[in-house]
Amino acid sequence: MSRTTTDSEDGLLSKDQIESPLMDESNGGIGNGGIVLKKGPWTSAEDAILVEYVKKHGEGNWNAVQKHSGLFRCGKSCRLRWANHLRPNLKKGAFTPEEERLIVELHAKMGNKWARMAAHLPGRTDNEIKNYWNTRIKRRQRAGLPLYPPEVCLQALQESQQGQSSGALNGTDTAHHDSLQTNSYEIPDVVFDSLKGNSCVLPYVPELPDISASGMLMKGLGSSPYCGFMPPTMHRQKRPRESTALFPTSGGSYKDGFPQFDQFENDADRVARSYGLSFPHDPDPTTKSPLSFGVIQGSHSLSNGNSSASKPTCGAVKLELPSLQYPETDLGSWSTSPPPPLLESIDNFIQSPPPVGAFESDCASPRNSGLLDALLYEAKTLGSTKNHSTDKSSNSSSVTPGEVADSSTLNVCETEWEEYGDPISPLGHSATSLFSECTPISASGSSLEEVPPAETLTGSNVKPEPADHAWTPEEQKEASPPLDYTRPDALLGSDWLEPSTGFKDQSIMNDAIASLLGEDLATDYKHMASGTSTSNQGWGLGSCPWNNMPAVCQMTDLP
DNA sequence: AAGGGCCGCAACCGCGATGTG
DNA sequence: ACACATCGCGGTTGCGGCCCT
Repeated sequence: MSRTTTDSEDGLLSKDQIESPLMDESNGGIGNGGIVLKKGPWTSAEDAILVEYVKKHGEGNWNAVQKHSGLFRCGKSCRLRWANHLRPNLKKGAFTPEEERLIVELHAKMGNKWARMAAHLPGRTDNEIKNYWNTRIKRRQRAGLPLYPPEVCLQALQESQQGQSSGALNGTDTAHHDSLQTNSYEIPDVVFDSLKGNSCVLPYVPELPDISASGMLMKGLGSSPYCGFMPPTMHRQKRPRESTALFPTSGGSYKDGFPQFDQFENDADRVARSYGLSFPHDPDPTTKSPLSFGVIQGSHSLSNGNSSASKPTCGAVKLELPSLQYPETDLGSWSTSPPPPLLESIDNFIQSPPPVGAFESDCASPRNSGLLDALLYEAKTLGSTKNHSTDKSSNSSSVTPGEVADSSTLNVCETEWEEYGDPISPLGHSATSLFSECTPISASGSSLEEVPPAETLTGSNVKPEPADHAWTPEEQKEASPPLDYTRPDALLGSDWLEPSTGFKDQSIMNDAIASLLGEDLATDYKHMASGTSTSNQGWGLGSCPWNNMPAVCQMTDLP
């Protein structure tokens, strides 16, 4: 879709272009010195000039291009054209499945850091990745699917855990500049940024200007459509097709198209256990909520996950097939059932687990977002629970203790979501929507039906992607574990919170928060938390070691 | 076959960061 | 220390093509 080729037909300049190949009076702007700088699509002639110029003078000093080459383009435009289209070693064509997977993984850790993501994808530009992601988001918005495959969440968790345990924060990994670059400050940065301005205990942060994913949420995901799993703007023509693709029913249930917990249960279990706050109280493995819990916890430490050298695996093989036209991109779907008739490779991809060590992260960004955004949001939500944990916790007491540890975090979140309702959210989006980014579809496959929070809480009229499969009570019973972890309200049954003492296992929570904060701050945090654990006072703003962290700081401040 | 609408891509825009005098 | 220039990044927009009715 090159406008250059459109304009010039691969070098065959139009008459106008021949006469004035570099100027287009109708599409220009006043540049330096009154020179009319051309805007819009580049022509082959312009490309040639730019290439020639770069060959002679090298990259940089782009403003000089216009001055010395006769190219009526601003330096900015030249740089962009060169970087995105003309520079050598650019990989053209659709993203390979491997690249797609990498992008998702990277985004889960970096958020909208396209340039950094591009660094992991040789030959790919940030613009390319950005466009890809945006279209992917839109697609998933329409489909009402979580942005991140559960495997990505799990992997992120694993990597972060590994990163922590390997002492990456101490700079033991010197192989990756990003790690070194960000280790020392990224966590606070992220936390501070995300929490900035949140000077009081609120379930939502008034502004998250620096976290790109927040913006993303605000603009796209954050809209009720996303939260509602089905935007009202969904083109009616598209619904059936995408519904079919994304919620295949050929297998009889969502289980065919979506991951089931038991499939990654092992990983989640392992990760959770290794994490130290796994499901120690859960005697019943079937009640694990690896994803929901793991996401949260793992996300908390995501930004610490600079465990190893960057080793982009982008040995991506160039595929000429458009990324959305892979007939069969069975990357090993997370379902054991035959791959659904996906129409879009990304959807295929989303169902495929990332390869172990597909890339090693430097991903923790000082502006980390993506999953981290979600976790921060959840942390904030967690922090707000203190205000009304009593009722909820008492309500939760009906649930068996074994389910507590798994779902506690979610419980709290859900509690908040129910309490506050999404309309309050300054993010303009449902907390559940955020959650849905990282939370897999229910093992029971009924989450789409059971995820009313977005719909109910936001008050939007959006409806979930039409579910082709009606669940019978028998199926529900059979498919669903005793506790439906994908449904936050189902996780309310928690005695994690005890009215009298706050978190039932506060040390666990403290560890989780410490993980989030990273080693740099973990010590301080634990210290502070331990100091408050007995008093159940939590940190006031004044005592919080870090300004503007009330949401986190006061997580321990429970009645 | 035609029209409308959506999708995907390329390019632009605005802003912050960085470098330099 | 300040101003200016340049660079880089992320978000947004416009347009052509495709798909569906």
